[in-house]
Amino acid sequence: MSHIELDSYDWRLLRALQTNARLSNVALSEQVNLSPSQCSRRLQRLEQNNLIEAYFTQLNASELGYQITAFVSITLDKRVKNSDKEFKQAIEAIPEILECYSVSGDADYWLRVISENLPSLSSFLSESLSSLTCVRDLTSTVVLNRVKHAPSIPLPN
Amino acid sequence: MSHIELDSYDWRLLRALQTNARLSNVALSEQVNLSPSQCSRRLQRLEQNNLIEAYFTQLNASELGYQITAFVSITLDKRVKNSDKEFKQAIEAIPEILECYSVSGDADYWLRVISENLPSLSSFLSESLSSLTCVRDLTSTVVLNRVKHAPSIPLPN
DNA sequence: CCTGAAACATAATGCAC
DNA sequence: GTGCATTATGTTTCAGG
Repeated sequence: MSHIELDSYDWRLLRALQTNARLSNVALSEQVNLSPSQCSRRLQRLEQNNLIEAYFTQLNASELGYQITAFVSITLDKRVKNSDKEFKQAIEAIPEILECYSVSGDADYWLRVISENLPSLSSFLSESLSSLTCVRDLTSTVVLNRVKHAPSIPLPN
Repeated sequence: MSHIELDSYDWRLLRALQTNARLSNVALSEQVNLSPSQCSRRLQRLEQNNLIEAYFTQLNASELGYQITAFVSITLDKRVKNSDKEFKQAIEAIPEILECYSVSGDADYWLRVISENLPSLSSFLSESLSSLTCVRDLTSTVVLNRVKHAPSIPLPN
């Protein structure tokens, strides 16, 4: 993971791409004040140096039928053999679980899940999560409203 | 927000774009089995119908100096006038706060924040968050490891 | 609704500086 | 490193099924 020197042009490129991953080199060149060919070359360099993890499309979940987002904190039953391994395998296989983190504190894992509505969330929690033998305890927190969503990490100028 | 009929080609387009927002129409046409021109037209239709919220680039946070991700749950002091408004304004202005949700349960808000390291997280929590007069209580949970991150919502075939 | 071809736009790269 | 010119790719419109 070779660290490379980034200059002001690189920051501007990254900043522009954070908010719109589909910008063309021509569009980038206008925002960044470089020629399109330089944008192309610098972007290649940034990708090769692993500064860019992915280009994602964020879909409109509620238009697609998922009205509910919830966070779920999970405590595993440490008496169950290989509970971590079993849990991780289960997590990977469940598409409604969008994110999963192992965390410090009372719980072992935090999940972000989506569901169609509250009844479906309720049955998802009991049928897909509580039912796992490795899960000892589970607390869900329903999202009422998204106040901020900045997929952009702060960058220098 | 007019609901439109989506067919199998649309699902495939959305599925492909979820994991790579920069796919060209030619590349999409290969994954979807349509001509490039149809991919272009359908994608325009999907965008116009608000099924796509954003194309964003996920940067490598740790390469860029942010080693720590934490979740912070916040309870506001309801005795403070306009505490919600004051809080939301503060949130918007702090770049280390990447996401903020109002939630059900004990806390009022949940945040996802990034920080350079644990000392900087510590001072961020006390100086930028606890210091807000509207904040009554705050609990932070540090992410130890990202187990799953699927920015992809499940789609039909 | 679709494909395919033509006209147009953009991307990638060699080269001169 | 950069811009410019060139060639390779990609996009979009339109005629036709």
